[in-house]
Amino acid sequence: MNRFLSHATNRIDAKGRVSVPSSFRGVLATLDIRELYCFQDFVFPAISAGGPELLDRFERQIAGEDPFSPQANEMSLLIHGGGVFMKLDQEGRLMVTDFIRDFTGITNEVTFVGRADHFQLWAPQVFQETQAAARQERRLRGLRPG
Amino acid sequence: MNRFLSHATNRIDAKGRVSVPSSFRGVLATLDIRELYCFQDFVFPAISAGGPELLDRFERQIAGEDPFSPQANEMSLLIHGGGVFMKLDQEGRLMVTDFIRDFTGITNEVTFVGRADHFQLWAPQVFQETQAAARQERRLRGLRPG
DNA sequence: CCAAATCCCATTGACCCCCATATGGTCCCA
DNA sequence: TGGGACCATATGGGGGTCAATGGGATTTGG
Repeated sequence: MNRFLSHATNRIDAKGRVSVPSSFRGVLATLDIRELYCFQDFVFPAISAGGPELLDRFERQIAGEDPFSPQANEMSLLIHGGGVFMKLDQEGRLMVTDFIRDFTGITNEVTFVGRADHFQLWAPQVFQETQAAARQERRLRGLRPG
Repeated sequence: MNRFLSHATNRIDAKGRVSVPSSFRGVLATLDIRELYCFQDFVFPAISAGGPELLDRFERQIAGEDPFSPQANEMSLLIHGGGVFMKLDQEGRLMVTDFIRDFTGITNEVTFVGRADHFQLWAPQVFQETQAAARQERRLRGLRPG
């Protein structure tokens, strides 16, 4: 599989590590991603993670603007100041640092959520509620599959 | 037959597996669908399942919008985070995971419901009631098939 | 020199391949 | 028309494999 799909919840162990779901690790291997670029999501209280080219994309977007514009400045504040590179250990586990905990509210468990070209780390409860709200709104707008 | 029709209820075994009705498997074979894209339905407490092109259709819909818009983000949360690929075992059975149980309320039995280009997994009781309610509403509005 | 991060190995349990059995329907023939 | 052979589907379960998890031992960095 070549994109991140579905969601799964894993436990954080006594050392503060959590296993990244095997299917996600498979995608990382397929895309030859060895290091994760993680940043505080722009919309949700979640950490988004993907390959380094994700950061490249953001930077190209900035480069297309006036480097002294408020937009470019703001964007850099988010993607540089709110981003970090992380690596998995050999069992495919990730350290859940305060960088992650503070922004997401994660404590004991992490819900991994696939987003096609990247995935996210959520506090389980928050994900449930946010997804339910999105579904509700979609229903009100009368949209359907197809 | 080239579309999913009718409904049937099958038992979940001790290992949490359930047989997909043979007629549905026949449709899958006809359409050359080897992997199921399953997602949490937008309207009903049911899991919808179809071929991978179902996801493609959703993604094309997203691609038509601003990728950073709240709508696109929300849609991705549902179809990527709320969707998963699943495969049948060689006997044509499906694992009933918590992903399915939590969203549908399914426990011992699954009602499979044909929806033309896809099919759905329901808790039997919920399906009965929802279908009865739909029939009732239709009657009140004085509408008839045809 | 201490605390934290990483390596390495063990355990547990879930999932999947494979084969066996049950159940119900259809067809054929006497 | 009734009985029985035959077949497809649904269901049950053994056992191997792999992912998630736990924790001791070693290294790294401040």
